[in-house]
Amino acid sequence: MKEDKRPEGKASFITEARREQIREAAIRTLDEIGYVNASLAQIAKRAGISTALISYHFADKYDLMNHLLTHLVERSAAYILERVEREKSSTDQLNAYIVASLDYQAAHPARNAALVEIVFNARTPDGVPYYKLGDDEDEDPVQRELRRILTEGQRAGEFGAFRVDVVATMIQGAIGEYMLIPEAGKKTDPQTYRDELVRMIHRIVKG
Amino acid sequence: MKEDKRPEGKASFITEARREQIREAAIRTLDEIGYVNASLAQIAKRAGISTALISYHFADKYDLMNHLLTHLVERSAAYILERVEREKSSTDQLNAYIVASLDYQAAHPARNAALVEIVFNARTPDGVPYYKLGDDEDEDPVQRELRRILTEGQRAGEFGAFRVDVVATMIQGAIGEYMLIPEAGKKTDPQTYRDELVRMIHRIVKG
DNA sequence: ATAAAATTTGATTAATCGATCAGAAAACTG
DNA sequence: CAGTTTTCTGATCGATTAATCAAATTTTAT
Repeated sequence: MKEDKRPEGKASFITEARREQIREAAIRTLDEIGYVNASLAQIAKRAGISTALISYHFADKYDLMNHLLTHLVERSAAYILERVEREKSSTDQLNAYIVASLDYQAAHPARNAALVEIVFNARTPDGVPYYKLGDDEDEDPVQRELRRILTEGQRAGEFGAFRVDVVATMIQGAIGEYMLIPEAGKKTDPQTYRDELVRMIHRIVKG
Repeated sequence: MKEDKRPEGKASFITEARREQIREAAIRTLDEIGYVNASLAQIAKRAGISTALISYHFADKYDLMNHLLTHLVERSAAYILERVEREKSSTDQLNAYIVASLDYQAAHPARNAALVEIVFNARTPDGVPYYKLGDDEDEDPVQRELRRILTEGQRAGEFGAFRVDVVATMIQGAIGEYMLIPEAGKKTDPQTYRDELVRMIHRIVKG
């Protein structure tokens, strides 16, 4: 399962800094010209380095994109989970989950665009697209946390009766859908959408 | 605004048949290997024709993808709108909208995959990705119909108070999210998801 | 300071891309 | 039937792709 060029031992200081630089350049590239046009040359140009240097630090393009995807997912997950952990009741945790998810993507639009580009464009070596990849294997921790909140809320009597997986999918969809709408076409400002979405979700989980 | 090679006059019988064949091959190609790998050569191979023939019938790759996207959206919209029109009350129309949307994509998974591939990969000549394109211009008629149902339901007193655009986005997200989940990873069968989603949406729009 | 190791580049590779063109083949017209 | 137009192919174009390699440079270790 080697995906880095140096699986054994920790990366040197220089290597880690360079990798970070390449990641940032890749994010900017994906955001600006999309996955289809995001060649190594374009990424290298934005990083101000040669294309061969990318090949030196990453096995191949798939390795780079895979690495970046993992990195982006982890950062997003860490932010959301940290905000959820602060709350005690299931109701407050659910609110925190929704608000934190919307906040993170609003605060980092380029990261978000890069994430979308990778998920909907990249494929495993077997040709399976990431977005069709079941979360069964490594199990998306964020999605899992949402289901945990809902289940726990029902057990504690805070929430009413509903199918947890269905409602979890709905919430995830409502969050993801807003994130895809471009700034320009947004009929509702983020603040209003956030508040109203929370209100509507509560109509579902309560009662 | 010429995007076809023969803007004036109707296409001949042969040309129309060939175009349909190329569309079908493109759908299969996008579904099987994704937009990134969907070269004209790959599409031509699946259609059993030469790559030059595609160039003969479509101005360029962008023209082909744009044409296919429009075609797919129109077919899907026609199906959904027809099902909605059969119903009288806003409640029944909303149900029909949700069920028809889920049904269509379940019945045509390849078309759906192709649609997703184009929307999330293709960009206008200006470099703007389709998924970031506001629906303000040509205004997605399906999305518009959903908002109309909700607004009308409120006016008629069938539905309670909520922000139409927010709830419309939620519903669209809940539908789209399920459509992206691969068959394998589905914890809930389509029938159950359909019924439960309708139930949950009613908790929102009623009271 | 010097040798060794790690990092970086420019040049080059073969493969594939979308697109074009001349001409063959097929369909249509009178 | 002959002549014209439409349809189609095979060959080929220049551009771009990801990746490799030897050599140059920088960093690290001694």
